[in-house]
Amino acid sequence: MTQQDALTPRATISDVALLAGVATSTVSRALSNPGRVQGATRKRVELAAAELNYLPNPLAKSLRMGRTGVVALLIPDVTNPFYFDMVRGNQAQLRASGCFQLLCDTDESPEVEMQVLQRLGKTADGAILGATRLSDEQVLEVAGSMPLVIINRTVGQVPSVVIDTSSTMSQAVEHLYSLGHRHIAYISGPATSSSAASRWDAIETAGRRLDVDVTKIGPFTPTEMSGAAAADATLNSGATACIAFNDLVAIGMLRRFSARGICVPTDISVVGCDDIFGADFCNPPLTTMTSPTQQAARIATMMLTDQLQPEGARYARTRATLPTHLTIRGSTGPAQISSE
Amino acid sequence: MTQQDALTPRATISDVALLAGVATSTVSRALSNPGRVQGATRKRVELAAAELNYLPNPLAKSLRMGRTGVVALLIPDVTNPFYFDMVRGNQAQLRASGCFQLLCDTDESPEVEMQVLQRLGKTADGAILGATRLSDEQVLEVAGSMPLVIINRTVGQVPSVVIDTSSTMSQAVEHLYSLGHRHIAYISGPATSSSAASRWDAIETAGRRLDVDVTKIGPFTPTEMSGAAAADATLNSGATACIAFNDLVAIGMLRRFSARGICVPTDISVVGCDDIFGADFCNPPLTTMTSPTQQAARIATMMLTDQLQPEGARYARTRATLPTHLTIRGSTGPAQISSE
DNA sequence: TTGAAAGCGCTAACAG
DNA sequence: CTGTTAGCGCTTTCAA
Repeated sequence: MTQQDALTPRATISDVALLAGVATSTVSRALSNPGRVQGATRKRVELAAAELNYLPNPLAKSLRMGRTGVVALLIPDVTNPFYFDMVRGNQAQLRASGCFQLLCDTDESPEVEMQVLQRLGKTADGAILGATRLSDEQVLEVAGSMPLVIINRTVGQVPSVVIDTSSTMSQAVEHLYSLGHRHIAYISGPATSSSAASRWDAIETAGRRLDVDVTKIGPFTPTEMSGAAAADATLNSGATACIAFNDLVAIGMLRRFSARGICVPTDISVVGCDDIFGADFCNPPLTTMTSPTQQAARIATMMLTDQLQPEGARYARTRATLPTHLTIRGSTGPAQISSE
Repeated sequence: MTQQDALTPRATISDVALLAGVATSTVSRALSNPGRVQGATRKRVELAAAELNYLPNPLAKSLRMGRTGVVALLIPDVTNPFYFDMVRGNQAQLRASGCFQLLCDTDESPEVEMQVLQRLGKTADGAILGATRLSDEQVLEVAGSMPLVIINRTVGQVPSVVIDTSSTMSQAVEHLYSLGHRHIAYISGPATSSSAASRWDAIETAGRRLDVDVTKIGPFTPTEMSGAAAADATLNSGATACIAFNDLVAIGMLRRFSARGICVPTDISVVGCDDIFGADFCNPPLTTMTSPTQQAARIATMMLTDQLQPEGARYARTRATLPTHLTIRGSTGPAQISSE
């Protein structure tokens, strides 16, 4: 006993067979297809298995069967609240179909993501890319070698579910407009993010339509820390309201404004994106865009498990679009109302 | 083409062998032990492998080798900010030793946790229990069949790293005492949590020493939602300050106090536990206990990878204790100072 | 330096 | 209903 108790070597199927006095194939059947073996023999096998504390080796099983029952979910940053509901949605849906969730953090890096995907190989039956940082080419390459569903991006024929933010972005502009704002700044996110681009499009279009001045500032990394720089830049731009790429920077901005003695929403209005954990209890509570990420993940998961079905039973849905909505709170408006 | 492009079947090692005109064993050597094969042959193998886009099947490899290079991290709830730094710390340390992180959410359930652990089987070389909900017996049972390190709990000889909160809990009581409080409530967490018990012990002891009245309220589930009930109960108890089992309930309490028109910290002081994401920008910012979870996870990870080493090279550290500290913010104090 | 062959633990024909 | 056998893809003796 070196440091911990010596690990008892795992019993294999042939240990069980030996103890039960049957062939390994019988053990296999008795355990996974109880109907196809006699009651008495099955009993003996079950007893032997229990006695030896037998648990099948999933590696061997998967190697043989060509299926693992595992689905991978790749997330750029599992600690980013935006992805929480994706994790949850995927998990719930997976549990429902008896699959195992393999959660992978890709550290916001395309390299790591690709690496993970390659290493995954046959370890998982398929993967869901929660917010891929890969190039279209890379996505296609991967999609050629394993079942894939991507969220918030469309590339080629790869099954995907996207959350459409553009109409809500227009709503946000209208909301700000109705409050009297005529100059709005958009705090942009990473250039690699495809959703960042479409958000800006929607804002610009809405701005033109309403004759509101819109300026794009950034790009900034989507973190709370970037908020300070973003806040200062916004002030410089002369805008009286801003829409941030995500809640993290929006919250960072709130803090910076407060530190500089600027009052939100009296002096400036702030709109975030994502409605993350914390958006409702920061000060003031953040007006933000709420995405149905949980539902998106559920649908994506269904699409994937569907691909894993035998050809016939397929659902054949390979594309879905979900709308967002605006959640109005204290960070926009004429002045914060302190009721409730 | 049914719905997506047909997946190209993965090339195996024998495909490569065939194309390169060598035996499979040579391919294996050329790829994983380049030194032990002639330059020319290696070249040919590498070319063939590249041509076929060959990637080794990790399942087969692991089955043969008996090692997977994968370490599992089990977390009761990956969306609970308290665990963020564990995930990060484990990930960083794992990457450093070339291992793959298998992140598992156990949904706060002992059943799921056990199930995951069994299913894991030989899929992972070992596991780290971030905050197990298992009974001592169950932990021991698992520890007998796979390398394990547990965080924030000690059971038998199982390697573990615990974060010691008790001295900081005393500090919290002293802090509150020095602000003039003479009646403090402790909002307790789930009965199953072993750390909850030791926190209460420390508080009670400190209370006796300083002649401060301490009452235990609860237990409450450690969520934001429980905050309302906890806040009301605290008010009823007549305490002028409270220490919450964790930040989530503390934040919930803050909201409830605000809703009831009670001013923090003027009317009542609130201390949280964990210093989660959000604790600094809630309103008012929360005084809380900060845990070195990232460091704990790193150490736990080292302990585990250490167990996986050949007998000789071991570090032989099987137990560690880390201290917490108090982070004082606006939710305690005579009155909130609005500088900075 | 390389090839042939065995085997990791399991399941799926195919006989019996 | 059950045993025998082959083989999933890989590494590793053991010979050559």
